[in-house]
Amino acid sequence: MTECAHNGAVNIPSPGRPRSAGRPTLDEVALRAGVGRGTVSRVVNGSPQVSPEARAAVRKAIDELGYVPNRAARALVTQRTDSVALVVSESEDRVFGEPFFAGIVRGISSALADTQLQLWLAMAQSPAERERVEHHLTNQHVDGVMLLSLHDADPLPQLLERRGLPVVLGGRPAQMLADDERLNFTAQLSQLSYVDADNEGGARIAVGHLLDRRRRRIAAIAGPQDMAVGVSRLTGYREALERAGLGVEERLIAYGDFSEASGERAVHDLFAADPSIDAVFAASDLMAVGALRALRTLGKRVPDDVALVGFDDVAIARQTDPPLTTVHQPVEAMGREMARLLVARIGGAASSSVMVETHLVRRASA
Amino acid sequence: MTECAHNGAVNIPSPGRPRSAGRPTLDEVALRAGVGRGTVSRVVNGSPQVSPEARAAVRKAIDELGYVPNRAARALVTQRTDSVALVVSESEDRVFGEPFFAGIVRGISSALADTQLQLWLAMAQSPAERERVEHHLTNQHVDGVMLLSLHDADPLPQLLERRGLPVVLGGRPAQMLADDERLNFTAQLSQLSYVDADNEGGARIAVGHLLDRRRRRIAAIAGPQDMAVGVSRLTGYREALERAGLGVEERLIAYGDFSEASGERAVHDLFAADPSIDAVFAASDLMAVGALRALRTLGKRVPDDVALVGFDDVAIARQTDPPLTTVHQPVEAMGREMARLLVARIGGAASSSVMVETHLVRRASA
DNA sequence: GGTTTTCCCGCAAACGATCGTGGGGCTGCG
DNA sequence: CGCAGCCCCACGATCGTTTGCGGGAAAACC
Repeated sequence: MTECAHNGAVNIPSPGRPRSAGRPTLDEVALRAGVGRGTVSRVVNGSPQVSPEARAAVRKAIDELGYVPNRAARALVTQRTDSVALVVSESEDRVFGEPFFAGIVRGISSALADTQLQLWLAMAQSPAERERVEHHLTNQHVDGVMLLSLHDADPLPQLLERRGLPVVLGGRPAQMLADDERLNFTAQLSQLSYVDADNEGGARIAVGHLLDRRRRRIAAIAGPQDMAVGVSRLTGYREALERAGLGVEERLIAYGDFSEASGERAVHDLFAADPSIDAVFAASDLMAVGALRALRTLGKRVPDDVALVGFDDVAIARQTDPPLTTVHQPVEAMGREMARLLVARIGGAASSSVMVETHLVRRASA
Repeated sequence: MTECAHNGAVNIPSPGRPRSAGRPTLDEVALRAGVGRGTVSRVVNGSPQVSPEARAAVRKAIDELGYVPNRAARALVTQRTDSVALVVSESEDRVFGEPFFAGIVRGISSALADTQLQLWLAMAQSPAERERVEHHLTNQHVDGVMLLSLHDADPLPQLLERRGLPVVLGGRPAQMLADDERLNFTAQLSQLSYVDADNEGGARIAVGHLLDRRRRRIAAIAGPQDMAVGVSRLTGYREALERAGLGVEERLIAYGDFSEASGERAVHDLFAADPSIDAVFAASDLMAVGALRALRTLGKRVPDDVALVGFDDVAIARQTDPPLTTVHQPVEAMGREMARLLVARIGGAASSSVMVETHLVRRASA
């Protein structure tokens, strides 16, 4: 009842007797094996500095007691968790719906396969989710983070880096494309690691292909302009036209959100504004599929009346009617590169970035 | 250069001066705010037992220093991590390809929205991945686990429960359907929480519907028999036929893996074995879609020559030609229930299970 | 056989939080 | 003016590891 009795009973475990309650700890194992805590730790971590007999005794004690090391305690001293996070700023539907994410994850997994690192995937779209993820990330819950699908001037990467967490971006941050007025800011940005496909080049090639096919009224279905990938594919479209000496007409540009439905809508809008269109460049295959459907509704033959080029080279692009000419980006390789960069940064390497090439896949739609 | 100098510089911080290296700790904040560690902790955790002035001073010190609490240290003493895991024993392609998983995740997220709990998703198919996940799970990396898509007699759930980790299963463990000879084992199993749809009932309804339509040569495309969901849907098919006084012909049963391709193959096999088939029950919509394609190839009209019923009511079922009659299972609700059960168990509640209802969605294919 | 080297291994100090206990200062009442 | 009561807050033990240091025993060398 008194504090002393209480303290005596609970706070000071009698040294000779292992506590049976709860999961076993290092020194219960040590006690049973007749060695010190340090030795058990060394056995668990595979240090060579321990005699065969001691090792055997410890191993025996470990599985008699069913001992499992406590990650929190270990992380506290080693400052590592042996796990990394992939955070996607999109809704579940989009993450699971678009094949892009599957490819990235596959690439990351394969690169992480021969590592101790465990990959944890989180989706964070709503502000509440984002804040929660941020809280879990800012402290030592993972050793590094890969960020996918950033919108606008998302402050998350800089925030995390400032906290000392290695960050690798999938797709370059939108701000890096914007005006360089805030030098200070962009200087900070250039410290960030990212992996990106050559979206601008890919779009140039796609539109160039349409130009080669003698198309002159080339419309674009652009992606969201708050993401770098949306902006640079549109830039590539503009550049290709300008290099060919053609002007860019704003009414030949419609904006979608990479979804099939938005591609369908865009085509209707485009043709309502200008029926003379003879080619369409869609900034994603999903939008191209929607466009295809809309074109059929409008009675346009593809590619005879209207040629169509997509972007991404997702699996369904092969199965549309007609099969879709599109720009291939090596998604899985991008995932692998992201993981590779992150592992390097966790290992102390300086931040660096990777740009992967894109190329045209010629099928029947153009 | 020498080890001593090194130790002296790094290991023994001079007590009066806050270390500027690394991230700030609780007592650096305390020092700067002129209060004790405990007070800072109370402010961070929102305890009311602290005066407004002290609170203000602490807050000021916190954001001047950019203090962020260390999760590992906190977890070590609280025994909580405020995060839960969803582990799926499937390949990335399947997880991202099948709409089922998206629905489950959506349900879980929505149930977790008003919680502190952060959801982390992991995929573990290969033995190496499984072992790694197991290691990360077995101690204090998460407060609870949801397991999806278990195959065979997977020992993982029992293992985790034995380690004291709350586990909730999506779909009931395959063994619970098997013979009850190993009572000991099944007794242990019944301790597990799970959420499952009434797959048997759903299959009975589906086949019953075909019988109502005067079909008598009803074939089945079954799912993998190492998963409970595969077994029970087949059981439902058998029961429906038996209740109608019809025998079950084994050659009218083909086995797939829930994928579109396997459904296509199955139909070819079935019709090769018995051309008199006038209806097909597919244990998943994806397989039904494959079946649809195969039937078209064979020149069979649906539903006139062959009626078809699927299972799952995925989104594409609405858009096939003809639209697919199928059995609806409330996937999102299942996810919500899983999360709800897990939260309850983490809160100390006893293990319990939930069965959700299925119902037929009549469209044009039957 | 003595001395040096080589191994092992126990000891104890961190790591950075939480939380119970007790003390000090202020208020209020007699 | 004195004492009881109540807030606040400082203190320190504790969670379960890792890891450097040093000691002691065995082995190797002359």
